Amino acid sequence: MRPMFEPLGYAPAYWRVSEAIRARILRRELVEGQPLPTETELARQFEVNRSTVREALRKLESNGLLGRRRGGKRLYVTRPTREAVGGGLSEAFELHRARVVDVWEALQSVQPGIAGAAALRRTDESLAAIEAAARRFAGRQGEREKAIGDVAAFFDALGEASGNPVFVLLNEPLLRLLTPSLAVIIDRVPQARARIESAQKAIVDAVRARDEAAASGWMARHVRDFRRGYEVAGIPLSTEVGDSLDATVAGVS
Amino acid sequence: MRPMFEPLGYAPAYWRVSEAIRARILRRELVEGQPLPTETELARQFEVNRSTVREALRKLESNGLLGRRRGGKRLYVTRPTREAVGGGLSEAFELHRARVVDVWEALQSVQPGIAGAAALRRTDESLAAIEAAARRFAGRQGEREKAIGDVAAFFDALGEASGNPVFVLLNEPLLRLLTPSLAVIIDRVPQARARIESAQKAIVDAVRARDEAAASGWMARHVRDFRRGYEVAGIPLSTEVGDSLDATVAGVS
DNA sequence: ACTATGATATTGTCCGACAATCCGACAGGC
DNA sequence: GCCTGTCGGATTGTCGGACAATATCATAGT
Repeated sequence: MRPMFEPLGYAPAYWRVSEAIRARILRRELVEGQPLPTETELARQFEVNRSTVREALRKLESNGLLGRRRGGKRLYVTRPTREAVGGGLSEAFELHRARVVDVWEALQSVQPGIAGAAALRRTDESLAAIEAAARRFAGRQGEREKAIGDVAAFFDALGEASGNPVFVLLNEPLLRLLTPSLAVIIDRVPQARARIESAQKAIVDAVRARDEAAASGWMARHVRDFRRGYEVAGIPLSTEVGDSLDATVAGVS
Repeated sequence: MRPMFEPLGYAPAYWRVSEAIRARILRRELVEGQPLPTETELARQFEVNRSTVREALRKLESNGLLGRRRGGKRLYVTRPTREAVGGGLSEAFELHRARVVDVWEALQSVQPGIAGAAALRRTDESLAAIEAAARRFAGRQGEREKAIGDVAAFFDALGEASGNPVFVLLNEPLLRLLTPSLAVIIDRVPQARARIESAQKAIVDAVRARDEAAASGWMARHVRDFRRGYEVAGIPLSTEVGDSLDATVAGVS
């Protein structure tokens, strides 16, 4: 029989408390940087026990809506940082068994748009940040880990330059998942560094010239090149991100 | 002065407990659907109090790594659902003051790629789901809310058809933010429904024919059309998503 | 095979307690 | 004036125990 009634929604107190606070934050009644009342005070106001309040706070804390100053004790209203968002999202990708080819495909879709937007709207400062990242990468000798960080910083700087917070937040988790495989590519493909360097150079030039089409086009080529990198490095495209690449690569080396 | 020492990292017990469980889940030692031990048992194993365990569980719960069956009591290992991921992400976009133009730009970047991938890899079932969504939308008379749901379902079905979990997860938050402004467009732009309908038709045809370029191209046009919709409907592109559109639109009507 | 029943286990919530430590004020020495 | 040491109060992190509500599961009944 078709159900006649919805089940009575029962919401535990800790859930309702966390929703109440969340709603106030989203409605901007609690603004970033503002300290939250103490746990005891919240318990008094909501008329629940402090333990219940604490459970609610933990939920908001892990969503990145609440945070604390370094070494601090009290909680402050914050907005989810790139890192918090990126962490959660890349975790989700892993659990959904995304493969490197899936991440690559998403990058191929997103990055040209970011580069194009960056070319359109870059400021002198944001351009300088992009150039700095490219220069740092070009200057590296060895230092695999740092070189990878530079590549990520390059993409990040482009995201910032796009002036689009959506791009900034989407960028982070994709880059995070790219990182491990990038390490393998740099180790195993001798010409990888040179190719990345020249691609970055072309993109930087296009962004500097505010040439949207060129920036977008070069970025598309750059990302396509990554795929070749996977193939040359012997990373199966169907490898799941989050799987340790050591294993799959060990078999090839 | 340049700091000489790293701050001593102190991690509260509830944090370490939640990280321990999270790590086991990511390492797939705890697999989806598996029930978690009871709180008392976890407290015994970690040698902490049950309250501490509960705080840790709330964190994982809000990350979507743990969930419970409808009306159930025990917690099960789950993977973050589209809704959970999308909710958190769109929340983050709002708090970062993303504007409709930002979301639109991201859609313009992502959706053609999704449509292209869907054309390449669609199965008969996933094609059927896309067609069904398009058909439902075309059949609507009035019923604004449901029509909007159909539009979202259309995009969602394309994401599924792409077979790329990254696309699926990225799609959700963008659509969620699109929804309110779409409602305004449908209300205020008479020809909107017809335009959407014909765009969907073209995309469906391209996906059915497995024509990647056509699917991608029509989708690009479709998304570009949304921007025109904003302008005709009198929605300022700089409106922040999450702001109630009633206010901004009221001033225009 | 399905349903009703009841014992048991588990969660949600509360209370009270205490140690650690962060915070701000305040005093003293260079 | 600025840095350092001290101190009391406020706040968090953690603990133990308690109890009602109810989900779960095995059992008995039809």
